[in-house]
Amino acid sequence: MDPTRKRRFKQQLFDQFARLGKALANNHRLELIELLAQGERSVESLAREADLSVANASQHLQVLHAAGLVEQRREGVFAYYSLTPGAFPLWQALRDLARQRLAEVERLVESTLEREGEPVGLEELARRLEHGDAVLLDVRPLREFEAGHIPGAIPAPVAELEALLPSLPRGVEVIAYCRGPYCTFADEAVELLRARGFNARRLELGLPDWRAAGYPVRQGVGA
Amino acid sequence: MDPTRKRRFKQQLFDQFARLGKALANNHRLELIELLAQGERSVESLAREADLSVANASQHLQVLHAAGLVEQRREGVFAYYSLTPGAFPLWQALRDLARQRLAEVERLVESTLEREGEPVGLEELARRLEHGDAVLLDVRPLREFEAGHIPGAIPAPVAELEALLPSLPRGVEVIAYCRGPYCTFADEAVELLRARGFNARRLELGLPDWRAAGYPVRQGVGA
DNA sequence: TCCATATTCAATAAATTTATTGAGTGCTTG
DNA sequence: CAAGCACTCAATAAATTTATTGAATATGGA
Repeated sequence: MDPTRKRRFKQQLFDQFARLGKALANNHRLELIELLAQGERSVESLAREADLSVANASQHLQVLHAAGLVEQRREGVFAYYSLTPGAFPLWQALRDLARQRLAEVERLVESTLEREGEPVGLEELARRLEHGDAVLLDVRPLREFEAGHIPGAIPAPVAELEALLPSLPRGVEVIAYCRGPYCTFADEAVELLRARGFNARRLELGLPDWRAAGYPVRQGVGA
Repeated sequence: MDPTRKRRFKQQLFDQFARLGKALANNHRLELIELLAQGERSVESLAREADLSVANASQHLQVLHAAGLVEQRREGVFAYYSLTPGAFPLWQALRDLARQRLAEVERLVESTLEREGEPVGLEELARRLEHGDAVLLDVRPLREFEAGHIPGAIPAPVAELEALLPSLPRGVEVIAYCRGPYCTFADEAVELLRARGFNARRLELGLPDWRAAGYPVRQGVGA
């Protein structure tokens, strides 16, 4: 094969790969991906949670769209964005390699969050659910619970968790999960639960990880 | 948790993730990763193959190093770089998602390479090797064969393949593999082999993919 | 029809990334 | 110890990315 032609091919090919890489090269876009991994959301809602102006969020979403990482659905005046199939595993790989290779990640987590004890792994949770010897709380905002949750989980947004405590059984361990390994909802929930005398731990990972591992996910309202 | 504190945590956390993302945001760096996936190499050698100046290659390697994707070993006057554990799966995920979501990738491959027939998958290759009903050629440069190859493969750099043809058996299918799904060495080998009357196909993926799938890899010289 | 709202677009300035250039460092060899 | 080599460093200009701003578009309801 003609070397010039071969070089041009590689150049163009890796330009394409870099298109995708460039989409991952910004903290705000990665945060949007993490939010979208929980289910589709409107621009304004994403902007508010990621602390961006609406115009800026819209631009970042367009970059993600051009890279094939998100898709858009329009409903009336709203634009709902969601992750494309396959986008989550890439984000997961990046997130996990960052934890493994960049010591600063671990340092940040340890210095900011006061996590105590070992978290529950996906496999262990699956076993516990089968045995029925644990109560599972989904402590994400209700909208995300409705978009997809672990079967058997109780919707319990952290803000409303307090009101829910009296209805929880005291004999078994309470397990709380949220968006992912760096989401603090579950940590806050565990802190509150322990303060009230519950035996509580957080799930190590989040709902998207549960789904990606091949475990079942249920949609809709109610526990 | 104090919302300001929480936001700062997320900001810093996603800044770290973006550190890694930014390292993937450049075509030349991705090409360096692909080359390093075949085994360690010196700066000068990488620069030559990726068509970069030595200084520029060195800078890109430092960016990859800062992101934890590569590590360095010094030997005399040479600096040998290699991928860190876990770096390849991330590159693999990005590469595969790009193929899946960016139509331009497929278009480029089809318009540039004249691939005919279906390639051999990893599983099929493993089966064929067990049965012994195929000849396997590693058509990468010898240095890469020595750094790691599929057990039973014959070293056969494309440039020297012609001289090797007479010694190949004619009854069985010949399978050629190289660096990865977009590496053209195997395509060139298959083209030559078919022109000479051999029954030949390429492996769909490359050696790093074989290794990452958990199959054994052998180091050193000789078949 | 008019208005409010959600989103996108376009223009701009600031910040960051990139390739190039030439000098600097350190090791090995004659 | 001088020279050659592999690599890194530092400075620079060009290119790209980013956030902000205000205007434009489009939809649904008053």
